[in-house]
Amino acid sequence: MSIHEVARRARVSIATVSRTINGVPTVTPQLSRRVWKVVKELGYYPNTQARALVSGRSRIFGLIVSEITNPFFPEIVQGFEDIAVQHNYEILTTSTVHDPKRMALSVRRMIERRVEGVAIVTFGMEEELFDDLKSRQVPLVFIDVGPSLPRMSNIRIDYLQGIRQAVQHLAALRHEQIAFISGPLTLKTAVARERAFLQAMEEVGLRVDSKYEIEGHHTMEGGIEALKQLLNLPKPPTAVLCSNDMTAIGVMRQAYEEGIRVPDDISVIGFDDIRLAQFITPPLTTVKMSQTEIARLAFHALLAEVQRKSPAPDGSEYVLRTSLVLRDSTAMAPKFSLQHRRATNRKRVKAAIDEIASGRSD
Amino acid sequence: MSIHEVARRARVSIATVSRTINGVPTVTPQLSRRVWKVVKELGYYPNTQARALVSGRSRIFGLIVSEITNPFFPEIVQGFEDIAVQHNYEILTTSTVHDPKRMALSVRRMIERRVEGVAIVTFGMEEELFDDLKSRQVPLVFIDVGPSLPRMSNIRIDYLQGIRQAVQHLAALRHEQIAFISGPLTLKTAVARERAFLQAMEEVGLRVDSKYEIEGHHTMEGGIEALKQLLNLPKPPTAVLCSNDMTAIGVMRQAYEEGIRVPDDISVIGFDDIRLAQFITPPLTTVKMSQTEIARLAFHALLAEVQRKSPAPDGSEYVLRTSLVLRDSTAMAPKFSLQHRRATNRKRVKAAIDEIASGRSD
DNA sequence: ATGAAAGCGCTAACAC
DNA sequence: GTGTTAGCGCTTTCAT
Repeated sequence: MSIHEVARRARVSIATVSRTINGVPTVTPQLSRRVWKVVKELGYYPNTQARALVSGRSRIFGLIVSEITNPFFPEIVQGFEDIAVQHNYEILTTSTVHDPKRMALSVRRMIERRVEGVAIVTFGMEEELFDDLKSRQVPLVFIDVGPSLPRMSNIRIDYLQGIRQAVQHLAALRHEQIAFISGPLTLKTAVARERAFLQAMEEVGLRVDSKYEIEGHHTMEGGIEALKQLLNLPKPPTAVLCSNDMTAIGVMRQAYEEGIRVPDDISVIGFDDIRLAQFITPPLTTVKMSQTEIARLAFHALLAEVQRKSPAPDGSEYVLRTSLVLRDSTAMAPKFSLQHRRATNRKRVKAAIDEIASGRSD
Repeated sequence: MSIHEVARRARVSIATVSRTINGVPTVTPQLSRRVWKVVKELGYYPNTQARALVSGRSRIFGLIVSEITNPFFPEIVQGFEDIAVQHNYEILTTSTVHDPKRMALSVRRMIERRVEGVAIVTFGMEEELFDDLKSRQVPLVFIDVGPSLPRMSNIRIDYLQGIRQAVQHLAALRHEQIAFISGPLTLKTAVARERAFLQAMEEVGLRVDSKYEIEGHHTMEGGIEALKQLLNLPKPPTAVLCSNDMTAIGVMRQAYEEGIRVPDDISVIGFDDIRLAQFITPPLTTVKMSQTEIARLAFHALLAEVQRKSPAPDGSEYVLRTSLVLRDSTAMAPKFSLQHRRATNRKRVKAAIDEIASGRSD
């Protein structure tokens, strides 16, 4: 069932059907009604492929993420879809699972389907993988790591803003030994977060012991390992700022394992504000980098670029603000050293619990 | 840059280019080499839209999920993409966010893009939403809830298998008061899980107090509420089986709030085995329903249907097995009643902790 | 084995 | 205001 069938049944030309469907105002109301009637009856939907072929516009945007199973991404995918739908765009999502081959394949799939633009939301990448896209003048939008070139947009994240709030919050709670667990320092974004932390610490007049700077992996396992290291220090920190939420979750998990209470014994702050952050126990205080907002900005950057007649020579820049979200994983710095209590806490809590568990009741 | 450009530069006809690219064996090696050379030089990728238009095959499958931000789905989306890529299929993912309008829109988007088949992986739905797809003979695959009609496949989940293992496991641990927190009973799948539980309990000769059957929402909040209710019972259960993992996570969260230890005071078992289940504290014992396997079965069901010349009159059926995954949220039933200890546990643990926190050290 | 040409379903320029 | 027609980039007969 094609436009011809509709035209035949409505006794008009295919051009009139096309005009009607596309809302060209010159169509007589009477004919328009006749056409719409047939369209409804037949359940006719135009073939997007044919449309794209002739118009040269696919109405598809690509979205490349690192891995959809990482809790950071689904919100972005959802946000992107939400807006795309409103604008009648389809979205081609690909997940690279950190594999350059998959990434290259993603790019190829995008080109074959003739996407009008691509949002690249990945942790780290090899820029040359996008050469194909660039040479085809496909608009691209990057988060934080892209070049300033025509047809490219960048969403810059203002890390300092939120991290400064986090550090000031900890300082106000009298924390002085504040550790930072970074992401892999091969990632620009991880470096930027750490730099923001250092600057914020300096601003509040706190010095950072280099022993308190640990390189993590932006994973739960990384957080677990990092806290172990930190607790082995002669003077463990009273607060830990993490480069992302998964790391913070690992820290909290390990704290639990070691019988150290969050936030009483140690305060923990994350970064990203993934949805999971509200669900863990205790709910995580974290720096919010709105995933929905990232999706919105990325989509509009692409849309703006597609609609622009001549590209800006240096591309476009957008800025995303970050801000602290207070929940329950932070508290006043403990009066006595964590180290002191750590040795005894676990044993004692266990003993107390065992006593209770033995069944003796009031 | 089109096939014509390639043809011109290789000094052959567009037909030869087409044949070369599609591996039609009649092409002379010499010409083939010439064509490939130009293709590489130009970075030519065929236009999929044009291909689809003429061949009538879009090489796109649709995937409709309830909401990508629900931790259950990302693994399915990833699994589906992984296989699709291997078969040179593109995938159009849509997330209905539980909105029938969005669902209807999803269907429309699928049809407009001329997908060759659609996998519908949603909790509950209104079947008539798919009438458009059905009338167009688009192959459909459902999880557990679809009709037996031509061009439709169903992946039946063998709930009993895994749930029986779970119940037997609890019985072996001497649990007798076992509660079940179901999903919303408007969902067929939720009802099926509860039914499996009831049957398994009967098999091991345990009776189910109707007070122990709580209807949840397949959400963390549902689990929290359900455990509260359960704990208000004169004789709270010693074990809780949940209809999905998010519910189990809510239960564990509430247990923590109330100072009740998992698994020492209460055993908890989930269902689904979402990735998160390994990450919480303690790691959750749960019934695995492999999301990757669901994706794989769904994709192959669609592929088989597309390749089949004449559809089977009653569609196809596939079965997914489920099985218990032992982790740390289950243990022997406590000797003394939970109720007994519950009244004092929290108070006492708190007191013990406070004593320690006051800084008194060995 | 290769090329010429028809046509997939649609939009847009051009006639009337 | 409406119809006719020329492609969009490709695959696939049908000749040769």
